[in-house]
This record gives sequence, structure tokens and C-alpha cells, in this order.
Amino acid sequence: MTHKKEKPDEKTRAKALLDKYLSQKQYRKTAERYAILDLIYSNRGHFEIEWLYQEMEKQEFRVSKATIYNTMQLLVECQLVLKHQFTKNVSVYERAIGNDLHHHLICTQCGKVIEYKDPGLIQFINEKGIKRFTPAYYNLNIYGICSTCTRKKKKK
Amino acid sequence: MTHKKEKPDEKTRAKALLDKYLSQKQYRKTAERYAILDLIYSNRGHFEIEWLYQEMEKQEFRVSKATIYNTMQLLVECQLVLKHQFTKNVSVYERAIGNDLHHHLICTQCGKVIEYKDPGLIQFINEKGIKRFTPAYYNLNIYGICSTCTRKKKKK
DNA sequence: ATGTATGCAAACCATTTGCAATGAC
DNA sequence: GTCATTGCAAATGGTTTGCATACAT
Repeated sequence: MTHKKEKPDEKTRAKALLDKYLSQKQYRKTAERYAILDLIYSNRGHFEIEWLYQEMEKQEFRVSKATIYNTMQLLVECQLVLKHQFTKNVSVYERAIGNDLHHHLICTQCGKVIEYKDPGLIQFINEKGIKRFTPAYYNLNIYGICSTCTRKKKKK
Repeated sequence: MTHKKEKPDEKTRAKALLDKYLSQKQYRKTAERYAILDLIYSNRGHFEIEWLYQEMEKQEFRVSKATIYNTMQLLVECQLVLKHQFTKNVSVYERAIGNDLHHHLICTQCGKVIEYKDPGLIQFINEKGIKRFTPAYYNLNIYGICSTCTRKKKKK
């Protein structure tokens, strides 16, 4: 059971929040839900359902795709996980706690997604109150051409 | 052939740009491509492929879905159309010229998408130079709960 | 005991692909 | 005439659904 370097309290905090949410909603505390959350909070960065599924297998914890989809929906609901849809038709997820708020640069040529941090921008958005809408989180996607594809284009 | 109130020059400008792009790339100038562009620039706001397909039928211009998908890709490429992926697994499109730059408020409960304009924010983003990336357009999606769903929740 | 959550397989549905026919050049 | 583009239908693949079984409460 090797763990990457991480603040152990983030995973613990996530578990506690899930616990609270399940109690509150009177949903059941199943081993699958905690195992999936644990895996998600053992990594950073983006991932897809397929990755999660295969990684669970490696950890010798059999879970069906159906359960993974159900659980991801649950985790998005209780704000422990963020869900993105970039250019391709696959949902991309990311843990919500312990990842600095960031934005995404998306290359329209190759689909690569680069994380982009700008505290000034974040502050700017946070300071705005939006009428008739309660923002939970936001997602600034900047589409364009990444440096790799710019180089490739010139070669042609 | 009734047209909604619109600046006629926007559609004309769009056509001219498509024309130029097709010439430049040595792609063929087919009736389908111009007809689809014409329909798109006869309306504002978001639409899906299915809408486009049915609307073309109404206009007595038979086009296959395959051609619509091909054409949309072309129009996104040459920046005459913007493509969005919100929460559902359907692509949502929008004409690029003549629509003020805006952002999106997306309700995570019901999926409703509200347009949101903030010139200050737009200016703020534009003033940033981003290294190693050439931005073409950006897309600020703010997820949260819309007022309708907030009301519904309280009723429960 | 009760009813929710899981696993499995089938169903769904937007999008993509292959190929023959059409038509732009 | 050549070859890109179209139309059609089949294939693809992520996600959802239905139902029997397992298990949290």
C-alpha cells in the first residue's frame, strides 16, 4: 500500500465530507464508494472513467462501470469531484479538494489540456456577485493552438 | 423567405469569410456548405446538430447528418462557429460573428445554460498574454444552481 | 426484513466511418 | 476526367438502463 506524497489530511477531509453527505441524504455507506474516493484522492490531475476502472482492477477491487458512473455522479453532487467536458466526448474528472483552483488551456488541434493558474483572474471572478444564480464552481476554458501544434503547422 | 431582424452584413461577412477560407484551403464550394452557414446566421443563440438537421428539412434542403457534422467541423475550424460542451453529451454550437462575447452560467441540476455578459471580465482576460499558447477563443463556464432549481429545492 | 446499491448485459444515442454515387474543379 | 464531398447505413464507444442479486440499515 504505497502512497504518493500527499497531505494525508486532504484525503481524510474528503472522506469525512462524503460520510457527512451520505448520512445527511440517508444514502448507504458502501465499500465501493469509499474505495473510489480513496483512489481519486490518491492522485492529482485529470482522469477519465476508463482510467478509474482499470486502476481499481489493479488495486484488486472489482467495481462495475455502472457503479463507477453512479459514484462519480454522487461525488460531483457533493462537490468532492469536478467534472469537465473539453473537446472530446468523454467526461474528464478531477478531485475538488487540495487542487489549487486553475483554468484550462485546450488545444483545438490535438485536444491537449494544459492547466493554467492565475490568482488575479480567480480573484476577479470571485469578487463578482451574479444575480439569480448561485455559483458552485467555474471553469474557464481557453481554446487555441498549443506550442507543439504551432511548430508542426510551420513544418508542413 | 422571411428573415428575422438582423444586420444583413453579418451574414454577408460570414459568407465572404467562408468563401475566402475555402479558396485558401482549396476546399470545394458546395451548396450544402453555404446553405448550412446561411441557416446558422439566420438565428442567434445556441443550437444542436439535431435542430440544424430538422430546420434544414423544413427549408426543403435535404442534407445528411454526415454532411452536417463535416460542415460544422469546417465552420469551427475557420472560426465562423463556436462549439461548446456543457454538461450533457451533446455538442452545442453558436455563430461566432455578430454575437457579443459572453460567458455561460450552467445549472448543474437541470442543465439550463444562461448567457452572461461582463465586459470587465472579457477585457481582463484579453489583456493577459499567455505563454506558449495562442488563444483563439475562450469559454468561461460557471456551474451552480439556477434560481428555478433553488426554489424547487426549498419546496422539497 | 426492507429497500438501496451493485453487477451484468443490453440498450441508447451522439458521433464517426466506409464506401458507392455525385458533382465541383 | 479527377478527386473531394455527399448520402446512406453500419459501426463505434461513452454512458445509461433494467433487472436480479447482494448487502447496508
